[in-house]
Amino acid sequence: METRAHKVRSALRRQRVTINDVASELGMTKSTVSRALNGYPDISDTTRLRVREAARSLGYRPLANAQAIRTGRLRAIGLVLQLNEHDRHRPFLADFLAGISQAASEADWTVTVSTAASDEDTLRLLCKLADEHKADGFILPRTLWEDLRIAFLRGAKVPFVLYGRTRNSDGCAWFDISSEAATQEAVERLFALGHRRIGFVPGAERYTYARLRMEGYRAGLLKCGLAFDPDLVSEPALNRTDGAASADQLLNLATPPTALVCSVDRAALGAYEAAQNYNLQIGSDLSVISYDGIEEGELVAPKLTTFSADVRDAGRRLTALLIERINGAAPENLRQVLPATFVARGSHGPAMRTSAELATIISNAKRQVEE
Amino acid sequence: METRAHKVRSALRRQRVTINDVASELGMTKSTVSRALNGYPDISDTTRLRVREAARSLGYRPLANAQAIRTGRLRAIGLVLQLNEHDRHRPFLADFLAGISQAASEADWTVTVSTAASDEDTLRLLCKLADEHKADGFILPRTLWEDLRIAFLRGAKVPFVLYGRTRNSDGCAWFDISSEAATQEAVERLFALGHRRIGFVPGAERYTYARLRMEGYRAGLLKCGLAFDPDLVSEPALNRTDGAASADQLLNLATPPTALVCSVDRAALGAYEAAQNYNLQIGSDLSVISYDGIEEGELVAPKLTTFSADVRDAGRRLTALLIERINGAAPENLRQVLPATFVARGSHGPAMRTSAELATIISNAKRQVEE
DNA sequence: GAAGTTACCGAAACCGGTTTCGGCAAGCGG
DNA sequence: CCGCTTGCCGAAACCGGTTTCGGTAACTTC
Repeated sequence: METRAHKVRSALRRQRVTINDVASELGMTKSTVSRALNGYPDISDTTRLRVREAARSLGYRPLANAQAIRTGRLRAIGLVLQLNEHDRHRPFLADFLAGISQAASEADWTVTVSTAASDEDTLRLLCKLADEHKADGFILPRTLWEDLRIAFLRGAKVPFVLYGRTRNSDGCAWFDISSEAATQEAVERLFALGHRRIGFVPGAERYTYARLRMEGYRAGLLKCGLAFDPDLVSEPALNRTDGAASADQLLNLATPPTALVCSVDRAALGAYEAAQNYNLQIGSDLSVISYDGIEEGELVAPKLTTFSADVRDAGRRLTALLIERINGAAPENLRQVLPATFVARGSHGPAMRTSAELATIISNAKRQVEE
Repeated sequence: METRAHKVRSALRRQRVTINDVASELGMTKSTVSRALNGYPDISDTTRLRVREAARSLGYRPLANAQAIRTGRLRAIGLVLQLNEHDRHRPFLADFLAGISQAASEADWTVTVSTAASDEDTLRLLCKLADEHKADGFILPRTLWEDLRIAFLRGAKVPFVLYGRTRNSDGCAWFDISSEAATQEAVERLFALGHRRIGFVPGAERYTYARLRMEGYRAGLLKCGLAFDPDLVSEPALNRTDGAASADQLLNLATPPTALVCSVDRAALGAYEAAQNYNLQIGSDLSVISYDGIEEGELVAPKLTTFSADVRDAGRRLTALLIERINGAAPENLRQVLPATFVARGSHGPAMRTSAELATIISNAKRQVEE
């Protein structure tokens, strides 16, 4: 029994050099070593240097878990991903994770992720992770206008940062890309190209970004002196199928739009299908400007004009903000909003048709199909 | 100062109920509580029940970090993802993560992930995570035939499981889907449909799966009594562009194949493009059977026939295996290989053309383009 | 009824760190 | 030359758990 225990212990010793090893190597106590390594002011410079050197040469790495039980800080950021249809596809996840992981790794932090299937599941996991202190704080992607995660974390006094904004921003830090400005710019650009009836395909209202893009659309109209016409706003669409339906809805208006602004690229790709059904050429018969910057936008003809969001960069920034937040910075000072970058490709152009002409083409196409 | 410290402490008290709280509530020592909760045999059933009940009603949850410093076990599984072109796309990542996270969560484990950009980066992160004991073991996705990660973890005596197999399997546990059997079956199915010249688009040789699928291809030929013709094996292709080039290469043979077996769906989608260039109809002029089961395969016409791998299930199984491995099970007993499921869709069918006919069509198409 | 088990639990050490407290020696002012 | 800071470090408590060790009471056993 003794042999066994001894063997195990020496095996562990061999694997891991502890603060005691460093201390005994130097002939000091571990308290001195600890304070030297953590930059306490009551350690002389010479001692500090000796300790650092010894720690380095022995390959000493403090165990984050052991540190955490006294300090309460684990240097781990938490991430609960809700993998619904919205996020499964695209490099979104990969890029987002890469950004977070990279920034975390550079700051010597780690990332613990969990995946959920529903809102309740997300909340349950968040609660569990916070409760068992598996992370010092959380990044909340895809913020909702009314977001229970925020309410929970705020109540539990657990630090967090938002990717996106929300209704009640008390105590919230966030990073976001100004998709409302992008949407507004899309309208203005289309107006400058001669378009006067500009349709809008919104996102799901529960997401904050969907509201903001709608605001941007209206702000754009206002700035161009165009009246807001509720008919020009379709049903929400987040994917190709719904996007096709929404575009179809708008194209079947008595005076259809000559240009579409889509909230997400995936819906815009659906609009391509709808246009094709009526033999409308995207970029000439019908202009489309969208938002996201997904890669499939480059695979269609003509290539999709869009506002691109750098998701990887967002992950990096969010991580940096969260670490600052955990370190005690006030949330009011941790709010960043950056513009999206306009990627002009082939799906938008000067207004070549009037709404009336478009309506004729469309009704002809429909008649042709009926025959 | 005292007030501040006191306040902080009582705040922490309020947040978290410790084993001491449970013990003092019951009037016992924390050692009794600990042993009762951990199922030690020297605690009476009545005491055990009382402790469990008290812990439950007080909402006591042991801190994994605190446990870890004595037990050395964190209940965390590690994952270093190399996000190259291969994995960025597709729901692969999302599904894989979902499976791992779900299985881990159910076993009350957590997942710490890290992302890397290169082989060296992966190794560096793996080394760091293992060194600082941020995880008790690792899941290694995308195993290579010669895999430095395996060598490192084996040397460091850190538990791990492979998603895929490798050359030297000493001490390795793994889960894999038998893509070699799938590839063989693909050949046999095509043979049964009358195809006699069956081309093969391999994957990158450094991946184990690519070798296995090549073996499966040859095994299929052997079983069908077809000779192996090196000309019928194209350059490796993992994406659409390369897939198109590889298919083009095979179609330009003097006696082109009437059917293709592709190692990955993405390459098969490239083959669609190549076929379109010569006005070849997939499924009749040229049959294609592939492997992966990605969703884009359902968006093309005709839909892609493929062998589908349940990546989410793989994640779940790998997690279960890793936990067993960490709990001391021998790696030899932790090896699973399951078949892929055949998804018959529209891209394969009876051989309608001879190779000679195909060659004629192709050369005609080329001449037409030249004019 | 004495001796020997056995069941059960408390006391204390331990894990690898951090942090508080106090003491010694050098430096400084008077 | 004495008292008082000040700089620097050791001793010990602490964090939240686990695990070893030993002792008491009840229960056998003859």
